[in-house]
Amino acid sequence: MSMMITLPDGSKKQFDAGVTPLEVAKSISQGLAKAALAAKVNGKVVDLATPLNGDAALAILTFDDEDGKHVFWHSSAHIMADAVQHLFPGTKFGIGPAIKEGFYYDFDSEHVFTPEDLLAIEKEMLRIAQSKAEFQRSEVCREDALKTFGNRKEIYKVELIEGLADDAVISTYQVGDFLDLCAGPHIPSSERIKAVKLLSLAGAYWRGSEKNKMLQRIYAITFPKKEMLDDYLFRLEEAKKRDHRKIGAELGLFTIMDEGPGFPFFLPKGMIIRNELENFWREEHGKWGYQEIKTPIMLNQQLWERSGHWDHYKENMYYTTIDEENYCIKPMNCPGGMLVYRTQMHSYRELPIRMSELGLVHRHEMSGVLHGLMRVRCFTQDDAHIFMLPSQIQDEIRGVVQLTDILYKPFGFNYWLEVSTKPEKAMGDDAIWNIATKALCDALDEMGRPYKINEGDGAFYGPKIDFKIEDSLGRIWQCGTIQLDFQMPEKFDLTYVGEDGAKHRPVMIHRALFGSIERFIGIITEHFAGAFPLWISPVQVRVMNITDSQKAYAEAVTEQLKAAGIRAEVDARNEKIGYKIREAQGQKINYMLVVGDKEMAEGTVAVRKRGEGDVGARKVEKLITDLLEEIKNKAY
RNA sequence: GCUGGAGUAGCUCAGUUGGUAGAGCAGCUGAUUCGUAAUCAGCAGGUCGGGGGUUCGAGUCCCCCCUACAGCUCCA
Repeated sequence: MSMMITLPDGSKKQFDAGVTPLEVAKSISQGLAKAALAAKVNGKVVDLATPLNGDAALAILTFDDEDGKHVFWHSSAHIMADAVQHLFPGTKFGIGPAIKEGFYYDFDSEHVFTPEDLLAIEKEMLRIAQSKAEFQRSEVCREDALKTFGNRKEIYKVELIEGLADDAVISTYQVGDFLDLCAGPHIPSSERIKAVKLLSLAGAYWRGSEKNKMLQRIYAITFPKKEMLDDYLFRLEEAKKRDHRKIGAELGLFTIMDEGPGFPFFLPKGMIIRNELENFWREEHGKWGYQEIKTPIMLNQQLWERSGHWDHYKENMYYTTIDEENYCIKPMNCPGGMLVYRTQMHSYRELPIRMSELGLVHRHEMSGVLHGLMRVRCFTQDDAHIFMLPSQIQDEIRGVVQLTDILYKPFGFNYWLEVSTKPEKAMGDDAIWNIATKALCDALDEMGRPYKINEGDGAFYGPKIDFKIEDSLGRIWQCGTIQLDFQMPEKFDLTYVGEDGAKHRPVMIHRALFGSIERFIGIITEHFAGAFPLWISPVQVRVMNITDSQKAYAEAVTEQLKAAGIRAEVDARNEKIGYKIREAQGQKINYMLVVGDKEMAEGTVAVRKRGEGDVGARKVEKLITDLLEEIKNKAY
């Protein structure tokens, strides 16, 4: 029996039935066979040792493919478990999956792992890797699986088996002395693992639930080449340098102190970025027909009971009592916005009404989740509530998505959209949720925008579209959000007078585009590694003289720049020019202007541009024109 | 909130078996007047995160808090 295999390059070739992907790879190239980690047969990832029966399209996975890496790291997790089993007998095993970069395994052990243990485990893993341990797959029936893992007191594995569907194929993999419940696939042999690094130790709840026992999770990464590990560690160090918490301190943007955990202080330079962002935001919102309002930071408890926040969000709210009446500090801006809408009667002719607010909200976040500016306890949402006719939903959502694109454009980062559906703890019935969710998806479909669905991740009052951005350490943050809200207009009995003279219920969108000004500043700080585009940069220009004799000229040039509205400062200290340059470079100042006798005589400045170095001398007037142009363009 | 390591000068860190708190950078003062990533010298700077305890004596050992960090869980 023979069959036709479509090879990775698209060509077809005949093979005998039962040939394995590894053998196919060898027939194409020994090099490929050597690098092969797993295979993809008709789109499904399998072991290299899987016999092929019948025609198939075959792809050989190496460490260059995402799927290949995934298999490699998943196999490495088994090796780590084997090592832990050797060093700490009696350890029970949770799960050990591959993640985006590396893998982890969750252990339940009497012994609390120490950093020294990690080194020992690392060593043992390398030993196992070098021993060329092979991965052996077996398929077993449910009873045998339960017996095998039950005898070993592997309570977590037993729980996993019990949770498998009735018709599931149950397979195990043996590598070294370690047997694991696992669907696979795996690399053929541990010898492909040449470099191992255990990265961190952390607690993690079994199955991610707070109610379950906390296991010890070890994060690690492995590579098929030693140099790849060095490269990875170098990249990790580089990423740490971009951390907005570090840059924020170095550049004097913001600070968070013990006196107010989670409540950031904005320093003068951070305030410049903030104000520039807000100016830009106001300008664009003005063009898109928004009217700005400001609602109080604290309103009485009754209001929050009415809005539903009291029932759904109480544990995250701060309260106080004034004149024996209970008040809540707002965790969201919507109820205030509803009250504003109700101050007047509205006609269908007025709709849509777009009401924006840079609203300061406070949320009692759990202490362990705080993270620089990305996750704080008080932040400013660039909020807006849009009240409209049901027939205007699509247009308004489209408008908001377009406005978001405009607001994100001057930063040039990658972002993607996700639609979140009804959560467990929600107000309103399924029917209304379905209509609302469909409206969001329809608007995006119509615009041809791709998006991912997050089941059950919506707000308690409605489904949403989120804009997600990744930070320097690969964490993903939600920035913009567009939430359709059919609940709030109901709760607050909002109405408009229709064409027919009767009262009708408006539909509402609740949206924030930067999301939180604080988080957005954190995101762009990391995105630019502190080297902000000119228009938003706290210090755009620093003028430095070479010797004291040009001090007056340097100061005069600085004043001239400032008068033109450019954020310029002078470094007229009695220091060497190299020293001044070094400092300005560290502060990521966009333009360094050096003035010596030559420039003073000519009425010019020697221009050194951040990232480009010396770009020659320029007349001060010409420079001002150029800078103003660059600021206006918001180039990055 | 939970788990794990951690907190010493503004910053980065050293501090032996418990015995008078140290360095570099930044800061201040002076000298130097210099052409594109660190000029030299001097001075000052700390209730060792906070509170208890053990001890003749605690940065160091024990207990309780607080905070930042990594992760889990939760979220803009």
